Amino acid sequence: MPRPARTNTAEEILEVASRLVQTRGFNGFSYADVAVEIGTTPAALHYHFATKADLGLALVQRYVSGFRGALDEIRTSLPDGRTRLDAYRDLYLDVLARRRLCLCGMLAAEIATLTEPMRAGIVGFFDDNVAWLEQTIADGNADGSIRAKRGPRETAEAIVGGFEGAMLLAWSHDDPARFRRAADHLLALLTGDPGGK
Amino acid sequence: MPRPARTNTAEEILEVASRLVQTRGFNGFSYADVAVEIGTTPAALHYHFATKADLGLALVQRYVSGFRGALDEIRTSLPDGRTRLDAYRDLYLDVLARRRLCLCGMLAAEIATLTEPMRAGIVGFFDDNVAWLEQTIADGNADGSIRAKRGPRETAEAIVGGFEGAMLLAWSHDDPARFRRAADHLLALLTGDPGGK
DNA sequence: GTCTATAACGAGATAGAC
DNA sequence: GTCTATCTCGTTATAGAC
Repeated sequence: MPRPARTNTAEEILEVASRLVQTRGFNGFSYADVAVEIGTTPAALHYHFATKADLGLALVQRYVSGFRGALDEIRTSLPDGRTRLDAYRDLYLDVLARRRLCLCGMLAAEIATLTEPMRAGIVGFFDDNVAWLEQTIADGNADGSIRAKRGPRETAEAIVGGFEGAMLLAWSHDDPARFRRAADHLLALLTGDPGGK
Repeated sequence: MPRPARTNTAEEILEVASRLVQTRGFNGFSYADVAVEIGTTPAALHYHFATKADLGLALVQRYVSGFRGALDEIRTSLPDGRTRLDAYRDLYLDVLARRRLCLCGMLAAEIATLTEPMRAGIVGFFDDNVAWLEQTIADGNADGSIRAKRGPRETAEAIVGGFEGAMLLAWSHDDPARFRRAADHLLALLTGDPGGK
């Protein structure tokens, strides 16, 4: 048995490739990098994902789908808007704790070099996040856990942008606590939390 | 005269390479891309910048130095803290108007693939921005144009992160107005501007 | 001092074996 | 259906001509 049985090679490839994209960028890794980690050859990978763009699209879809699941879970399990926003912040914090950047944040920077299907997936990720936050903020305004200073849509856009940027800064400084501080600061001000000062 | 006289080839290279990095990332362009634009060969570029890492470091230093000059100009020409923050926002808006991303924001995402001198320059850029903002916010608190909800340092970090993220989102959506909205929203809340609601 | 010719390597991809 | 052997091209870099 020269190699452990591989029941789901495609998923193995996706997991390794996702980490590489989230740390090095789509143009910062090669099939060879993935191959060496899972113990195969670059050429073998082409059976599972014919082109690098195909692999990239699968990565985006997998990430979007995973994030969507986490958002649904937050909505069904947590009672009020403000608590849900903290859980949303924790999703980002978890990514940083694994020493990665948001897959779609990384790809957003490189978007000019990507195929149209990948672009659509990345833009869709942010739109989906904004829509979820918009609803969550509206819910929070209604249940009294939030007093947003501006409209739900504008507040939602500020949160996604603010979180992605805080993540990028924390990532480049290798300091997840920096994200936590900035995210809590933003959430407090955007949602009218009096705890600030 | 097969080719126009070239008085400053190095600067020509830097200008083209900077645009390529700011739109495609450091791992998304090659010497060949630069060479074709300025009408020379990839190999010729190696005389001016021996390695790609050398070119990258020169790009960071040039960008940091240019931004530093703009910050100094804002401080000497504008009277109060709040007005200076608007001018700071306009620096980002100018980059987006030229259909580019912040050079250091782009490189921050790719930082794991870069040399140590480049990394230091990128981290230094953000630290320099935070320090300038910190002073500007302190000035604004003193001159009455700002009522920051939290400490100058924390506010400064939130602005840099918030602006970089808003820029990334506006960039990937190809919509500079989106940055303008988010940036003004953040500035208003962070600096205690009552104009919001 | 500046660029040309060319090397050495790594990238993504293909054809066909099993 | 899955992987091996191989290919072609693009990439960074060097050596040496001018």
